[in-house]
Amino acid sequence: MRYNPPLMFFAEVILPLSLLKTFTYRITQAEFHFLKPGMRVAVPFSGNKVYTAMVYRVHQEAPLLYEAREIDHILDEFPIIGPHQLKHWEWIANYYMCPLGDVYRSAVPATLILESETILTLSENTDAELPALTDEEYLIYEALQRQPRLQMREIIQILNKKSVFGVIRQLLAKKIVEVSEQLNENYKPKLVRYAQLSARYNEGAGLQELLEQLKNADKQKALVLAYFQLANRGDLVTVKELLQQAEAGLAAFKALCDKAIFEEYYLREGRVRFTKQTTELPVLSDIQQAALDNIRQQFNNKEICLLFGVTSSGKTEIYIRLIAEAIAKGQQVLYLLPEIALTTQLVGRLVKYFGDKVTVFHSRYSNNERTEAWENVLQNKSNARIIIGARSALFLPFANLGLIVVDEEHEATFKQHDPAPRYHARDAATVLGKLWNAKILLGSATPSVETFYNVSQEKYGLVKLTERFRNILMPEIVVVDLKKKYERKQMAGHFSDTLSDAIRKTLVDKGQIILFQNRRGYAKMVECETCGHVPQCSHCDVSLTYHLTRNLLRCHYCGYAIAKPVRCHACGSAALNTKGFGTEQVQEELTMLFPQARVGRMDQDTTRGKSAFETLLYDFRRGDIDILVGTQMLAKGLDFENVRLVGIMNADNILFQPDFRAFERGYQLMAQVAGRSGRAGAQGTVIIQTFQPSHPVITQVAQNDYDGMYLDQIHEREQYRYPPFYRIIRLTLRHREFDKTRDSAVWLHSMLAQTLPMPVLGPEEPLISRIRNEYLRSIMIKIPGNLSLEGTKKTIRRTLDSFHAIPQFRSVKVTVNVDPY
DNA sequence: AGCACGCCGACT
DNA sequence: GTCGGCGTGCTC
Repeated sequence: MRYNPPLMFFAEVILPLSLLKTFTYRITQAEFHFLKPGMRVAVPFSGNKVYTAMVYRVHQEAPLLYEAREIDHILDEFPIIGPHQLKHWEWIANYYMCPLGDVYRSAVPATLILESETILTLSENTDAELPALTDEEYLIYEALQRQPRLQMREIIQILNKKSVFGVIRQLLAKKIVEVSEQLNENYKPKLVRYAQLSARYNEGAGLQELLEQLKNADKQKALVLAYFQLANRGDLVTVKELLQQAEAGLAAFKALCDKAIFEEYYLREGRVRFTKQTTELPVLSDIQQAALDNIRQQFNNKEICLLFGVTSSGKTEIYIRLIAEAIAKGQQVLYLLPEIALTTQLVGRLVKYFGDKVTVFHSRYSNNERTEAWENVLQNKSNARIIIGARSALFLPFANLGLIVVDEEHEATFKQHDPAPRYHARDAATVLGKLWNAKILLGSATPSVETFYNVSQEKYGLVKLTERFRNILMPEIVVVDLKKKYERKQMAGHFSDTLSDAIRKTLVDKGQIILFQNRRGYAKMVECETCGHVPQCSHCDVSLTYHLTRNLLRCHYCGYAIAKPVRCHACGSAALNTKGFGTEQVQEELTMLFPQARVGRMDQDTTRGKSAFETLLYDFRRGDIDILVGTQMLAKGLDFENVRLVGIMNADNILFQPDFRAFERGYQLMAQVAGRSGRAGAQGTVIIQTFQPSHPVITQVAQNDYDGMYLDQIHEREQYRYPPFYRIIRLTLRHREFDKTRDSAVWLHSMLAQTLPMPVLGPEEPLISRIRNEYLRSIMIKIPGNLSLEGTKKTIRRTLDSFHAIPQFRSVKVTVNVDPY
């Protein structure tokens, strides 16, 4: 007789923790048949703590090395993410080198990942004589007399110290208290009360009889009449609107319920609700129509298409038509935007056409709102056919995704940098789209070099819109040579006479003005005040940054450093300036130069509040602000009717950032800002102030020469080994001790450099070399296109394992950032 | 992420 | 002598 092992059933789950492994739990046979990947289960993990785990797969292979614990209970009746999502999670975890648990945690709204809380209760048998208690023990005992349950944080509060565990252990030993774990359901769907007229009064005789019956009760009669008015819309009637319509109080309604004339009932309600579609789809111009047809054609043999349309070329109308087509097929559409700031305007336009089919999803929404959006998408409800959102919307549990639009695809904010998963939403979206066999449309007036490269390799289709919509002229671009202006003393503060004259004239004509001043971060460069020269790294084609502490100019990429020059290398002048200037100074100078002008400022400082951003934009659009001064926030697809003049205060500090993409970004930024000028009516003007009027990027912006910029950049990328020819992985090491950080970085770098047949740069001290008392070092790996990414990652992972096996390096934290740009 | 185990300083 | 600090290791 062969030995038949007993039938055993297991669920392999993902925990919402940064753990590299999945974990396996015992389940019953019934659970085995019920559970599907994508369902949540509550599982005990490490002691009594209970976590909400995600089922990864169910199987019957008993683990050999440990005894699996049993799951606590099942939380879902149906999967809350489908097989495509799970695959997508796997791709993200694998490609961006992070644990699945991190993906799980950032993908699923927090309210759906319940965590258990330790609860303290009095023991059953406390009637027995109370043993001697210390003061602290007595405090807790006393508190439990007043309330039946205490949470851990309440105990911490009562005792006013953070380690309360010892006290609790004593109380447990004395059998005074018991501890248990409790899962807290945080998500409370809002219930809306509806009114329903009893069926027998619905019409004719019944209604007559009813009105007769209520002839002495005006309010109640009014309620019945109001009900008919509202019900006529063909929509359900909420109690709230019924009372409003009838101008009656709740008492009158209650009275009618008591008489069984009305019934009340509750429905779960989405908090964000748009009204029905109101407007016919936009009529396209011939050029737009041709572009639309062209996109459809591209989609016949390519999944991804770039819509490359200059600013104001009417890309949105084309999106709307494609969205309408997908919706008509019963598909869902994901519309990704780089930033929430953009949504208000866009949501308005989409709601105009698609009404209540639109759901907005972004991180500023409350957890409850996000959870509702999640459920609506999961159930493919009609109010969640079009999802507009920033990068996290990518993780919604689509049921039938047919189209993804990535608007402003070149925007850097699509990349998530800080908590893992460090994914790029545009790239992750293309993967998601392929899983669904959906079409992906990337839109931009200034495509990223990577995307345009993919077009040139014929991986992506390309459709161009080269003319502005409704014959709006491209703005006139004026380049002002700051060097000459300073020499001729034609400057007032940071304003050249050209710019201030233009501002004065625009103010007289009642036009609005946008002034752009880039003050990005802390990177300081040395700039020659005479010629505007900024020292560059000889290896990396980026500007060197100035380090005050050691008086060095360093390359933030490869670590190359030189002593701070005394004289400008280009012209010999000793007037070297390390200070940048920001939006605040621009605003100050404006009030001096144009005391009568109303000036608004938009940057991180002035838009910190929740609605500050929108208020500012609203004021500007309404004409309450004449001049808006701002940072790159201003470049992001905002449309203003009356902007006649755009001034770029200093193009050089846009172009000379310590970043291999500085020129690309500079072009994009300036072209986008320029695009804010000149809408309906007159041609707009853009004034670019620069020390380097003949810099190729300035010329390219002035001539609207994207192709020129692209060709220059793609050539440099190839030469200096940057994407798309090389992929970059950046490792960042963190530790509280300077020496340990430095030594471990040296060790890791040399290990990687020995094993990997490719450039491994560093270890380099980042710009901010110490964050929250931790020293930082970074290592950059450049993977050539012809070498296996998969294999390289495996080697990196293995090297990191051996790194952490070294006792003195164990406490050094390493983060991995794939495509850190 | 917690939480226990384990080894060195300032106190009853 | 001890309480308690946080370094280190593990959780199915």
